[in-house]
Amino acid sequence: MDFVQVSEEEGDEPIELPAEEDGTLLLSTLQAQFPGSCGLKYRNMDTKAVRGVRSNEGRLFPPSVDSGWGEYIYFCVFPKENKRKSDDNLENSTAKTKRIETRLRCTDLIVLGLPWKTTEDSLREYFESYGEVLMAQIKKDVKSGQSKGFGFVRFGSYDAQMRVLSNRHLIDGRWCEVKVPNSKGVGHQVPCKVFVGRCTEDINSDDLREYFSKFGEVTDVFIPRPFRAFSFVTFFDPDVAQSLCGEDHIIKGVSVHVSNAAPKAEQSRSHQGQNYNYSSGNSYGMHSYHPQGNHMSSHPGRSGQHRVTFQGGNFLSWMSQNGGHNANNYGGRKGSNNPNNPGPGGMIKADNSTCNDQQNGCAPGNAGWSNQSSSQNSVEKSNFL
DNA sequence: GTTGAGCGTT
Repeated sequence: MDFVQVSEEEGDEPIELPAEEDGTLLLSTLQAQFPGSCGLKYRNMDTKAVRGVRSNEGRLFPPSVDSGWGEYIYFCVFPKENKRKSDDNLENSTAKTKRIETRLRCTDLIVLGLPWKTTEDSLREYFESYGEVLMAQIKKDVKSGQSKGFGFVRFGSYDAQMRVLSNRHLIDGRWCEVKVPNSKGVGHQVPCKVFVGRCTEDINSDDLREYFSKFGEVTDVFIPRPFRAFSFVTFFDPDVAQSLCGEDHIIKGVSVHVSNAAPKAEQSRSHQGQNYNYSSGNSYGMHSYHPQGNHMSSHPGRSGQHRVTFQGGNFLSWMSQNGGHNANNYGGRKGSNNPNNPGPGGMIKADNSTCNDQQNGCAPGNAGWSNQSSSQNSVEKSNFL
């Protein structure tokens, strides 16, 4: 029996699927392993192009009559996300949805508040410091060609997309918002912040910054005052933050515990009645957030001393308002020489300006970019007591 | 030639 090597995406580890006696591969065989898939493609070594596999009446045909499926590793084709919605049976669309969630595909992102002068080239140039830009477009008035002040951008990697959503953007001299289209949320889709428990009083923010910088760029450190035995460290890269969660680390001889900077209420009782869906109605964020985790309550010893409760408000506003204490305290961002890129971190402005002009503006209408300073963060006060 | 919350002629 002939086997066909298939992976979900190019580069993934393949699974061997049995072909039929006539050399074809049944679509049902494929879909048994890759729910929601509708076809196969492969990389043609000669042309370097991706080739589609012929598909007809539930069967997939090998590229060559002589050598059959050959030594290629095939990867799956999935339906376009918004196609054939009504035709999809429930099973299929569920599988598809699940796949989108787990595969974390990039989506177009809307860029709001662009200067009128920004062009598609300068937009692309700005975002290329985050990663490969597959598309950058400015919406313009058809007649005049004048920019409407917003556009769309799409990245080649989810990592880049996450970083873009987690940061603020000074584009051509104006602060812009980047969001998942039609989502109401502010950019914070993925937490870059971790909770550091079991801190002692002599561990200061410099200690934390210095220690955690070896894992990745630290954009913010926050230690609640008065002392409450925990702190928050924010990384530029959410993956770095997530990779540390659940770990114990020794700082100045003290074993501290790193966990998700998630509200306590989410992790213990009372799962109903409160909405922590800060991912703005799309599937992003939950991937790295691990809401089912119980990191807070896993802290051994000294029970109750640093228990965090989160009453009232939602995680979104909490993220917004905690995302940038010491916002003026971040350094340059790795991999970026773009002077327009202010670096990560601050969702809270360091001064008291409220306007959105080109000198000191913040994105218009973005309530998340409050002017609270770290020393008087009302959310901290009201929710971390 | 002006403007500043929004959501894309595919």
